[in-house]
Amino acid sequence: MQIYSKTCEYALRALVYLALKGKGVFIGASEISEATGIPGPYLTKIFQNLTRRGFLKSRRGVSGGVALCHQPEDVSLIQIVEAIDDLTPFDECVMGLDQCEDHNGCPLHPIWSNAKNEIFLKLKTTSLMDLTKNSKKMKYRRLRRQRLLSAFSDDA
Amino acid sequence: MQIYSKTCEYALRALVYLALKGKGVFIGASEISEATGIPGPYLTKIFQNLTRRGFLKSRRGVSGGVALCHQPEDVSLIQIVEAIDDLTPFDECVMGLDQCEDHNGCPLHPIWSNAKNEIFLKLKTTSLMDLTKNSKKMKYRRLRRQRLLSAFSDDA
DNA sequence: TTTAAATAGGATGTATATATCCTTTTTCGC
DNA sequence: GCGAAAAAGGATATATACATCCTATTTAAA
Repeated sequence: MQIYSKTCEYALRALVYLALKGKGVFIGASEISEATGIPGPYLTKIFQNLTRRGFLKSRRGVSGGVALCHQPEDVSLIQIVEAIDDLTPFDECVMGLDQCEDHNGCPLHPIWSNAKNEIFLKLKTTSLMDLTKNSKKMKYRRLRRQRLLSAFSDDA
Repeated sequence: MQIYSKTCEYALRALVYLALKGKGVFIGASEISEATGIPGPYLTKIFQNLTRRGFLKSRRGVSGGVALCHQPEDVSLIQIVEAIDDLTPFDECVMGLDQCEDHNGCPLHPIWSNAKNEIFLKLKTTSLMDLTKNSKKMKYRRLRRQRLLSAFSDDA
């Protein structure tokens, strides 16, 4: 039971971190990896993707990094989810029915259809800025049994 | 965006087919595979699992097959989903927050929490019998470019 | 008792998502 | 210009879900 992929969750976490810094502020991937608990090499891949898709701009070299292209309030979550995940199977019947319409769907159709619509609307109306609201002092889950590093720790 | 795994969807489709036949009626895996479009070898694995977990009884040999152990109205969907999928990450925050409670969750927490509760309740209160209601003349999605067989067709 | 049909169970193959590594290119500071 | 820092990009590794294959065992019927 999930809304979006783990990769997409990572993207959101990283973008929220950048949103807290503000549009156009360049931050290194290693800092973001440390702060958010996202595996560094994987994060750089996600950044490449987000850069190609116009969410981020990147700068190489010393004091390089990535920065938001837009104001956090101008980026909706649905834009990010659509860019990372494939939402085409979004409308497939959970029972695997070839046809499952509103008027004659499977027993799970109405409730799942409703839930999806609500979530979809929420993703459309929630911006990166909104996501930063409750995220001032976040602690993220870590992979495996790693230590829970506090953001900005320098003990790499 | 999904409720349960593809394996679980297969299990439900197969169990609905058996529910239409009634409790205790043995049906061969090949017939069920034909009728539901579930890959045969994979279906037998799912049946082994469902048998071990007490949903089905199996009979080997000529005119063998699997049969429901219980009346279709006595089996809830949540029982099946819990048996097939791992629902432990069910409560993990979609933003990856270590703590994400009702009183102080991430912005997506309320809506996702709600949706999950509704779906969970529906799965609890819907039985195999209920699932058969709209499933008399089902056509299921097929893998790859197979023919779209109508359910219960005898043109194996 | 033999044979065919069917599930059980183990092993293996494939696809995709997740994660890492290495080399190249760019950029800054000296 | 040189060296270090950092992202880009390609290749590879790992985990899991999905799917198939082969052999053994069981069963019913001829």
